[in-house]
Amino acid sequence: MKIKPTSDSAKSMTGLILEVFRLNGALLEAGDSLVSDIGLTSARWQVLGGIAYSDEPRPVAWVAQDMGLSRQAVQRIVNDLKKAGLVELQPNPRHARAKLVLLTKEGQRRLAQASERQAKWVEELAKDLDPEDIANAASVITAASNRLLGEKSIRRQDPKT
Amino acid sequence: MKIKPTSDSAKSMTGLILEVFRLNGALLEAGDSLVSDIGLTSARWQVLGGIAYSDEPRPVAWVAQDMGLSRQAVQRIVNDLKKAGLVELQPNPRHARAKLVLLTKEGQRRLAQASERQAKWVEELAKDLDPEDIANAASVITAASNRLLGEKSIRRQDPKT
DNA sequence: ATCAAATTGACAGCATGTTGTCAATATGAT
DNA sequence: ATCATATTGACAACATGCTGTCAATTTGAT
Repeated sequence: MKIKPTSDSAKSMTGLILEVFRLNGALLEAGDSLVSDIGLTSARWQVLGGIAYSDEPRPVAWVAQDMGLSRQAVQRIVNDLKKAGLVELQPNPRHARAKLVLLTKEGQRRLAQASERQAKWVEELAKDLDPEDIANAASVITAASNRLLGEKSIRRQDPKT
Repeated sequence: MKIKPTSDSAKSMTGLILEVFRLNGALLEAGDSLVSDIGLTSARWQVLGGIAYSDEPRPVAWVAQDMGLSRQAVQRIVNDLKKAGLVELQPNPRHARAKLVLLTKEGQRRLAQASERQAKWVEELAKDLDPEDIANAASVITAASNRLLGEKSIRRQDPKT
């Protein structure tokens, strides 16, 4: 078989990709264990955060849009969160179906707990690493993401089109 | 609320984490579209690669171990691949149940196609990026992963313990 | 005011990964 | 040789995400 020449950039990039997969997995796992005893999972935590993100209560579809997740994915999680009493629905004067989602007291409490813990966790994770290096790494990764996502329309709702 | 001081490292790290999530998603999506018309998905492609990785055919459990995925996840994919005719099972002289998995001709063909395409793809993705920068980014990410994974035993099989 | 198009939640089906349980099979200590 | 333990695949339940379809509701152009 003929040897295919591979550029240095490509070789480095292949390594980077593998490391990104690895870190992604590690982060999800860490996130889960970080909040599991608060009765949360990474996904629920994320959605809870997405809901709390805006001052005004919004419909599920809007939250999803902002979070870059599909409408239905968020919908399901919200349903779960509602069952768990961390979230409640408010009538929407503008739209009969699209009720407004907001955190319950309990939801706020849990999210605050998670956030606090997360802050300490990141602090620990970043300890002794050079902020410059970290920022540079983020730049490279952003560049790669943009290259991948840039070409296609950044659609995230129903692909009904 | 009292403002919590946050170190520069932690701030950078938070940004990096978000970018890693973003790139991870972009990579999966790119991977899927890269091989979809070959009749593969990212997951199947990965497993196919894991099987081809060793010279000797191995049982599913071993492949899973090597890939850092759970035994059952790989098992299910392998079952699918078998149905699709990309993989076949060979009797294992050492173990009656743990049959050996190997690629069929067709499986090899598809994998080769995917690999070739992937090489070009990475080349394009890395184009104009400094290999040094990429390598540095990978280092930072590796450091973070190690910090997260390092503490716990790197177990990946049944947690029956 | 009317009617086509967009938005939205409900429901359902699929892909992927995890975990737990079970039975068959090896392995290893005695 | 025997028996506890580990490995392994099958099966099932669950979490998470995606997509498609449908009906209710809004919106907007006319």
